[in-house]
Amino acid sequence: MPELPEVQTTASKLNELLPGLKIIDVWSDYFSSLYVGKDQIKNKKYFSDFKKSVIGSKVISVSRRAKNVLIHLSSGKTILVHMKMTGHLLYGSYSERKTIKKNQESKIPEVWLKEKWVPNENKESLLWDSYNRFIHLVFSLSNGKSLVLSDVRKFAKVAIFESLNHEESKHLRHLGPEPLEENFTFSIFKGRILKKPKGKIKTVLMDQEILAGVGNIYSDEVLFEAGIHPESVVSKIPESMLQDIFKSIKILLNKGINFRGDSMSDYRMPNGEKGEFQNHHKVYRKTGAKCPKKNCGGIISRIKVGGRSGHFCPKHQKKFV
DNA sequence: ACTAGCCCCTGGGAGC
DNA sequence: TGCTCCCAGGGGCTAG
Repeated sequence: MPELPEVQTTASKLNELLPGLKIIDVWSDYFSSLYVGKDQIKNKKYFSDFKKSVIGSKVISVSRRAKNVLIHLSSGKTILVHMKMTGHLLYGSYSERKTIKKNQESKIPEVWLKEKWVPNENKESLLWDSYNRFIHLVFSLSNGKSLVLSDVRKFAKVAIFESLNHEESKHLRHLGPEPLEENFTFSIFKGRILKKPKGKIKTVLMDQEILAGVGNIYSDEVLFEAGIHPESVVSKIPESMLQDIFKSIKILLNKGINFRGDSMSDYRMPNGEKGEFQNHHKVYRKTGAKCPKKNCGGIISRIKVGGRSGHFCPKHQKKFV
């Protein structure tokens, strides 16, 4: 699931590929994930407003805020993409095949990949076969290539709004500070999480209003590294341990970026390749495995924390309640 | 103001 | 092989 490192990897790559290109057409088969300003698109009629507001604009740059990719356009508008659980942005040579397969009821045009980017060995690249039926949004670009949104579960959200006040837009204004910014100091971190003194640390770390960009995978890995039980109550955690959490957040988010994201689930880079952070998990989805901490000997457990599954070592991760 | 739980959605895996 | 059931979980929302 795309968290800060995955979204950063995507945004950085797109910022190398897209600037200067003009959007010449837009196609979608799933309008309810699209927004113009704060309004959700309900049908095809409103989709034409969505198209009109981007067609003809050039991409100026691509950046990231929290788990959102922001595509800044020459028209003064910004396209925001939140990939949620299974979404990811791909860039390449796509074309639309208007014909409908036999026995296929859907009128949706199939969008398929002309180039095979990823060899389809051992079935791993289900989504990257010769045709990708999970593409729900296509921006056709002036160089003949496309930027597309692939999303199995259709949770992703795409919004278009005026860049001028994008920090104030309803999609971004509630977000907490960026943990990788240099001015994000320990005292700021402490101030942020103590806004939820009674909260469980894992839940608070994942709260985007408290801190932007941390999700389930990185919160598990951070708390493992810091040696804190995910259900520890924020106000009961000693200052020195908060320091450890603070340091681990920076280390693990940077590690995720260095491995170009986590492709355990559906996330892919814009060229369709996988990131590698999933090969370096210590606890996430490691239930039943031996704790990788030296001489610990604990067995990784899974519990529900705030409705999410949390993975941790019950032996060395201390619980403060 | 808080939290627990539902909802959106569909592929994958387990069990029978 | 194929059916049913459960699970994955970000974030918006509502009910308590």
